[in-house]
Amino acid sequence: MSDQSQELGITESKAHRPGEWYAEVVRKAGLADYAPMGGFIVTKPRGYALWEALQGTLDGWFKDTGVSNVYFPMFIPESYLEREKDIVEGFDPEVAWVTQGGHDELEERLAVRPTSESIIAPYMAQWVRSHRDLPLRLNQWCSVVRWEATDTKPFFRTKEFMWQEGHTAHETSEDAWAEVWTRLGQYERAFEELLAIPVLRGKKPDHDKFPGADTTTTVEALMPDGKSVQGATSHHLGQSFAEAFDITFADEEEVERTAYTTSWGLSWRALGALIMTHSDDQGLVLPPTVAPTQVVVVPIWQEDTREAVLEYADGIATALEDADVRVELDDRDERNPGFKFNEHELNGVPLRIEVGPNEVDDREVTLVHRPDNERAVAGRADVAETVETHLETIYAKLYAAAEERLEENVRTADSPEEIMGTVGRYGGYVKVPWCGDPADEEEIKEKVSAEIVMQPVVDDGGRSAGEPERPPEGTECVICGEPADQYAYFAKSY
RNA sequence: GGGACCGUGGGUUAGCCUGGUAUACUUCGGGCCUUGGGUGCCCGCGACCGCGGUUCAAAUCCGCGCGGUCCCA
Repeated sequence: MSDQSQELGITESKAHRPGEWYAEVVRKAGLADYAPMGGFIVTKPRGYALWEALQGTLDGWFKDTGVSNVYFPMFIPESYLEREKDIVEGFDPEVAWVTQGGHDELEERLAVRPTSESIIAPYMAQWVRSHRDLPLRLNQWCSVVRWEATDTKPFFRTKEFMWQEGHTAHETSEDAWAEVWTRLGQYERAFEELLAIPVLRGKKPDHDKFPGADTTTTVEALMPDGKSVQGATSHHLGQSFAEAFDITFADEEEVERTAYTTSWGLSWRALGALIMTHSDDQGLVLPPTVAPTQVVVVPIWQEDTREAVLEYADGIATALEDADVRVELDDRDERNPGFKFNEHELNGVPLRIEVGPNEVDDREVTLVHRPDNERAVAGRADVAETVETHLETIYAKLYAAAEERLEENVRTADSPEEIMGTVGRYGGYVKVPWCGDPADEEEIKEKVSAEIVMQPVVDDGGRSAGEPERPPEGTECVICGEPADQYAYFAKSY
């Protein structure tokens, strides 16, 4: 019995071997396979369904806030890529090139897009003539390729990954700021309301900005192994791209002015964070919001009760379907209930309904929560409302656990040694007053792999860069002792 | 970027040291059985990561690739 569970289920420990555990969950829960080329994965139906859930929601929010979808080619001519120098420098080591078409060498090689600013911006320049054309908000759902020679981790680190990239142009820097914060807010909401993952929002330190950006803002999520994941980013690009690609417009006084642009993106790395955050040694755990199957109904029958139980179970499944619950009736004949329980737990179905002769007799259902195996019995009559309530409870449990872990893992330190010691011992974030000198970060980075992943912003919700969270007057930088006017969050990072 | 480990049917694995017909479980397909936490039985399909070398003979030894995992930066 235990031998079988080792073969079919998860055999690795999340706590002790998180890397192997993660790979096993992804494969055994049927989310993805490795592709024949290193660094690529094949996303299977249930993995892709997660992406579609996230995509569908975000896409709706984007459209509600003035964004239109477009599609640009996956290839970018080298001459285009070269027009913004920071992009060239930033991505040069990771660009994949097409040099041949059919049997013929190309006259100009084509980059497989690592990001699309350099092909979208020139068109934005054509499409923007006057202030009446602004703001211009475009988005595309696509994949990009970054040829990093790093270890593959499905959804977390792959050479090709799915994402959306939004690109906008505005009359003023203030308008661009409003855009940046709107999108960051939507990402934050996606993590918190869809993926049940609380995040920290803030800015990236200067050296870690997107190439060519004025400011990169980020939402960061804490993984159970103590490392931080950059969940999504939203960049204020200032005028660098507008200047490089000539995005100008005539203002109300017919004066030619240069636009301000933004870009913002969220990749399927968010799915990696989702899988890693909630899942356990039994397998995948998903919040009901994104679970492809929210409820599984498992009938349990004996020879003489078979017909009655199956009919009862079918009625429940139909009632739930009618209430728009994503429900599956697992009436497979050749598997016993225990097998099914284990399988659906492995696959991360949030709620299980067990119905046998007892439930039929009493006109009841037995409900079991995936995250903690909590059981409840409820009446059959209002099963749809009952299920809704339980799904909400399950979401709340997942969010609460993740929130508690985040709150417990933001610590402070009074010296460089303490930063390193705390990150080393506990992982998580260490929040310290900082003077802003990058050399200070280097000192920490050289000794432990922790870096500044985020600097908190007191969000004014509006049209400015926002005010950084400030330490009290007279506070000293924890690393070098100079006056500190900002905070830095150190963490190990994915 | 540096180091360590690993690669055998779809999954897990024995065999490798000491070269000679490749082991078992599981999944899957078919049949029987029939269900409150991975039931049991019968039959079947299915594999040595790639290339080169050594050898009468390579899953096994050697080299180089490719791929994966972990640790450190």
